[in-house]
Amino acid sequence: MKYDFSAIEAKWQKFWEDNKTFEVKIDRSKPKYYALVEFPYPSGAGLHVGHIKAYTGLEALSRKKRLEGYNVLFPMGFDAFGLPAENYAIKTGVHPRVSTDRNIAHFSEQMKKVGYSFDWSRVIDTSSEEYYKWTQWIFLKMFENGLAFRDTALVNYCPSCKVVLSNEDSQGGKCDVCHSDIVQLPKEVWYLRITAYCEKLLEGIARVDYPPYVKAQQENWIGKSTGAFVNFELKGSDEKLRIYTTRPDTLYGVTFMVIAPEHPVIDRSANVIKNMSEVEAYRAECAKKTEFERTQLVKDKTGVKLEGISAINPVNGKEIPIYISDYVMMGYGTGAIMAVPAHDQRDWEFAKKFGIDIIEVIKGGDITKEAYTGDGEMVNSGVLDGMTNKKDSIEKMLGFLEEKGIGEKGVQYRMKDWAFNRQRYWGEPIPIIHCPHCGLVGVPYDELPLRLPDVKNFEPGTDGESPLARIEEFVNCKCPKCGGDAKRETDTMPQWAGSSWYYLRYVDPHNDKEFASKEAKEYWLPVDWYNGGNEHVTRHMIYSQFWHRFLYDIGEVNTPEPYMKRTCIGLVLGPDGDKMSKSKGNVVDPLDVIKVYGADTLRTYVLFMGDYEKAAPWSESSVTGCKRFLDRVWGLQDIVVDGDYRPEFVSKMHKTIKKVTSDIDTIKYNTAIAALMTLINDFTASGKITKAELRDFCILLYPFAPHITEEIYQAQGFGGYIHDAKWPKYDEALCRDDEVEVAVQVNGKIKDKLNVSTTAEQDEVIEAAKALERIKAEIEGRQIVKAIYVKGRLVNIVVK
RNA sequence: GCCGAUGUGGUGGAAUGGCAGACACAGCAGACUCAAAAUCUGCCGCAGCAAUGUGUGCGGGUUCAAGUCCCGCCAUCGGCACCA
Repeated sequence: MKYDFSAIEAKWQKFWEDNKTFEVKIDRSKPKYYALVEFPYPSGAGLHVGHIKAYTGLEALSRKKRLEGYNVLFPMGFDAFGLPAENYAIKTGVHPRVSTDRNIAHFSEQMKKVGYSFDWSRVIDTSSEEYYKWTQWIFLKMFENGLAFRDTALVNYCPSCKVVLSNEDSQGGKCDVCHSDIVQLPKEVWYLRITAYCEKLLEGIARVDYPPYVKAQQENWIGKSTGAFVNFELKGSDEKLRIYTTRPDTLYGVTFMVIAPEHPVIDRSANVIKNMSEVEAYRAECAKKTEFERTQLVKDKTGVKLEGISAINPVNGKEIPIYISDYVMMGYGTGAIMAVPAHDQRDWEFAKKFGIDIIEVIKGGDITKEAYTGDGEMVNSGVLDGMTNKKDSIEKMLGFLEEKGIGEKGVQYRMKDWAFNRQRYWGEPIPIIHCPHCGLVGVPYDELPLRLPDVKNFEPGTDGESPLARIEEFVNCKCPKCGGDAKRETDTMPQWAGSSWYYLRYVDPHNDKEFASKEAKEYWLPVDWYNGGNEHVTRHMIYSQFWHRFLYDIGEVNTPEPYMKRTCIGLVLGPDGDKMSKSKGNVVDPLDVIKVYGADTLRTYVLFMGDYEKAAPWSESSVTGCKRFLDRVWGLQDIVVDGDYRPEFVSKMHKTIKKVTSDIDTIKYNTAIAALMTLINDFTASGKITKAELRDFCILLYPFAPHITEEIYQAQGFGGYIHDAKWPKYDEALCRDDEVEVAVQVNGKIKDKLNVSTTAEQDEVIEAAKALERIKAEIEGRQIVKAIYVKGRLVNIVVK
């Protein structure tokens, strides 16, 4: 009989759906397992093979865990708010609700064709009222706790999309959505105070099981540095200039100071600065540059000396000049630095250009050529002279600063607060009312959700306002506190809001009283394993780690961390080895693969194609290889005979069970499948397979290829369904063969092979090795220094 | 510049310090076929007719034994970056 994958796959997909096979409930008799994959943005393009690879990994794990007796929550949903749906609406007039629903239906159908064992009763849509009600609820909780606030700041603004973007969405000075250049505008915007959680986030990262590069990336993003704040007195003004430095040990080498062009001390000292017009001209020039441009001009330092004021170095009383320069940013530290040209390359370049003194305080380099940033003996440094250990010098200086009251230890973070509003339509309305008397007032909880009103025109306003601002019935409202006339906030939340807590909603998705019941949260949380794309490690993940930790702090969740373990998939590249993209025309459509080869082949291939965490190009011929493998699996039914494991297959079976079991747990899907291929090669070579061998072989293959194995399991009458079967157990003792071939080396070079019993003792094996003709010839007339036997592996005879 | 990862056949990739290249793709040869496809069998790192030699980015080291551990480089990829 031919392997009719289309019929088999349709049959079992219908069976699983009709019987709600993968719907789960709280069941305290079983251990729970929460496997989570990143939910997709339901774009018009449909599922991509990258999605398939991402979902199939934990899909295999989930199927296996169920057979091992776990109660597995493996949900799916849609991250449905966002700009593409809105831009599509602007272009075509189709309401985002309509296109989003259509796309969700399309994605769902595609996923069902792959045969995923998602619990479809728990599907969530972040753009649905039942869902965003709780996104708004969490926002209000943050507002109540002072973590959501408004501030005027220079914002990253995309002139093309007409939105304010977070730093995360404007990396490299380009808009993440349309890649236009970002400009900086002052605007009053909403922020979430993620910086209040820097320390807690760092603590959390230390606790969880993420790959080292993920932890490094997150830590880098938070960017903690330790150092000192030091106050410099100003001559010619009552002001003190406060700086942050990581190198307080070099304080004696300070020969000038630099402040950011926007630093407020400039305006406060305007009356004593003699060259204010020159200063203003420089400031105007800087304001024209984007932050991106400012950070690009690495070599050529510019700046203006502030005439009329100067600073006093607090450790030696020397008078030093103050400059403004755009290499100092207002957004980091205090916006002012102490410059140590001898030991900081940027300061050195500035000093060279402006003819400022360069004083060496650490010996070891040639400061006439470049700044010396290495270690060495301290000189010209008062209390520090003679010290050679950087750490000790810093400690000593910190003590000195504190004793004299001129500075103290300090910590800085690179991460900035999260700009949280967008002037667009297709997002969660921010549930805040602007009251002329009461200020900012939260929409009362019992009025949630604050519904996104219907609009006809999705174009953003020319002045950077949301389309919601044009809807008077929405904007005009009464203040919930004083009852007076008030106006609603018309901005919406950014794309990242809904995904910051979606894994929490899955545990109790239909609850209309709370975002999830206490019982469900306590049973299912935390997520045991979260798999997704590398690109989400800094934005989405840090955001959701922040939201989760906040919910933990207010007693809404029972674990401090949302995700216990994280893995990242490697990209699926096009057949040409380039990143798949429409413009290159190298995109592979998973549905095409299913049509020609079947879902089981597609699933097996995406896990077999290489190291799961590394990028690998798509190879049509390798897909064929996986199809051939499943054809051969199907063909096993022609050679099946009654019986238990044959003696010569006992250790092969046990070894394979062991390998597949551990490889699925450690994301080595490729070697698990390879082990099954090896085993089937052995069955074929032996000309038959017993019922017991076939049954267990099918169970081992089931996580990867569930349809074909369900079918064989049923056709062979193994009893019940494979999705209810027990995962086979292996016996360590039976994983060993009775006899093994060991390599025989002389001085580490392989000279011969020898068959020995696994139980043979060292002396016995070494004697047998020496007796081999080839070995005899090698050791003839030489002195045996030593002989080593590594059990079941090799013998090494060392001769002189 | 800083942080992290990776470097193995023609290709994707295997290898608790213990026989490098499992498994698969491609390739070659053969069987079946009028023929082709499919399928099956065998071969398949490099050099060499062979014996053999050589081989995991490069240079050292530790060890009876190194792809694996240590030291120093090089290259590629990813993240951050005038961050004080």
